[in-house]
Amino acid sequence: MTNNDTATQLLDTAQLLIQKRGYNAFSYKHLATTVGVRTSSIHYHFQTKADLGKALMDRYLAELEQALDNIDRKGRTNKAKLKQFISLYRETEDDGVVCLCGSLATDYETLPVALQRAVSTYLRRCEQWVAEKIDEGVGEGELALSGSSTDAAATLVASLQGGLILSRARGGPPVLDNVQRTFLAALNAS
Amino acid sequence: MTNNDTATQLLDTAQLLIQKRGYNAFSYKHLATTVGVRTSSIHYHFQTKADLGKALMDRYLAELEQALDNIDRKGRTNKAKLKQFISLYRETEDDGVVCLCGSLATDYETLPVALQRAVSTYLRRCEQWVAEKIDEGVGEGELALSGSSTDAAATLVASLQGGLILSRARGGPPVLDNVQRTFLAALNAS
DNA sequence: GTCTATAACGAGATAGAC
DNA sequence: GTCTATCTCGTTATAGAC
Repeated sequence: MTNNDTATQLLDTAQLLIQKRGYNAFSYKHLATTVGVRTSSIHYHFQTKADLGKALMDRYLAELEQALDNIDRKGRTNKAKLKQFISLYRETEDDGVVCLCGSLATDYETLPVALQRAVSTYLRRCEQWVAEKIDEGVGEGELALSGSSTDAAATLVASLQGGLILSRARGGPPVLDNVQRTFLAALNAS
Repeated sequence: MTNNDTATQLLDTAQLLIQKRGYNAFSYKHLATTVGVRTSSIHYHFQTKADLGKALMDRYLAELEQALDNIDRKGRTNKAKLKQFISLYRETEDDGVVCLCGSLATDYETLPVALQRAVSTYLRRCEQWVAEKIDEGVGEGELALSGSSTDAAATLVASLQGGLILSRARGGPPVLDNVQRTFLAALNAS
């Protein structure tokens, strides 16, 4: 199943480098030495750094849709689905990196417009999906919420992205565990 | 009151540049042209980029302590104090930039250790102060919380930093308004 | 305290051989 | 597809004149 061709290796490694060091602190040279090729070979697959970034976000967005589909198919309750969504980020925290999209969002002003749009799309999609689950859960009497679902969804996405970013600097137990407990408590669903 | 000497001008401008573009996408050249000096003049005041970053965070931390003191002295209720704290970040959102510390936290792995330590200190101080206000409010029967105050504090700080970072990319109404409503609702203090 | 000049290096990118 | 070689530019940093 795993694709081991150079293009995929480059995407995998570049994503990790951006999640670790940010878009502007990662370079073709860095990527080349890590993968074991020359920078000119990277340019063959991704003509510019902007192209590489765009390809990364396209793949990342497709993977998000897949993951959400999976959760929607397998999840029983809306609470369980939301927990599964949070655990997506919780795994990223364990890897000691931030979300690709969160990393790019911090460098937003320095990004080519195609990348900016992709980042916006990813974030809006997350918020929309979360709000949907909350609404369904409230409609079915499974969840209770004092406030609007869009408020809660925006806050959850912000705290997940922020939690990942702060986690490395703060140290200690995983920040996203706190985030999950706080979020579920607010839904009377701890 | 305002200090207009070159060093202060450099600090002010560098901080804004980092808040806008991130630590690694801001350069001495960029800073020099913005302030109207040569890069060698910056080196006179701050010998290395790491020195400049450290001076920035030192000042930022001192300003935080001042701001927290101010809130503690002027605030009547703990709810009012927490709102004042949130509004600190809300103003930053209006400026269209992120927190200096949030920006640096994203680039954490690429920072000199002195800067890493300063970032950690800032974040822990914020969490500690927030938890303190929550505890006081709960003790006085002013606030109610289902969950621990440290959980709620870590989540608030994460959602504030995350909210600032996502705000530019997401567009629309201020994210931190949603964060504030969600946070206060969780404290039964909307 | 600010300048000019310059060093030493890394960045993204291209041409052309293999 | 990957390589060597090269280009141009931006980066941090230093030496020394004013």
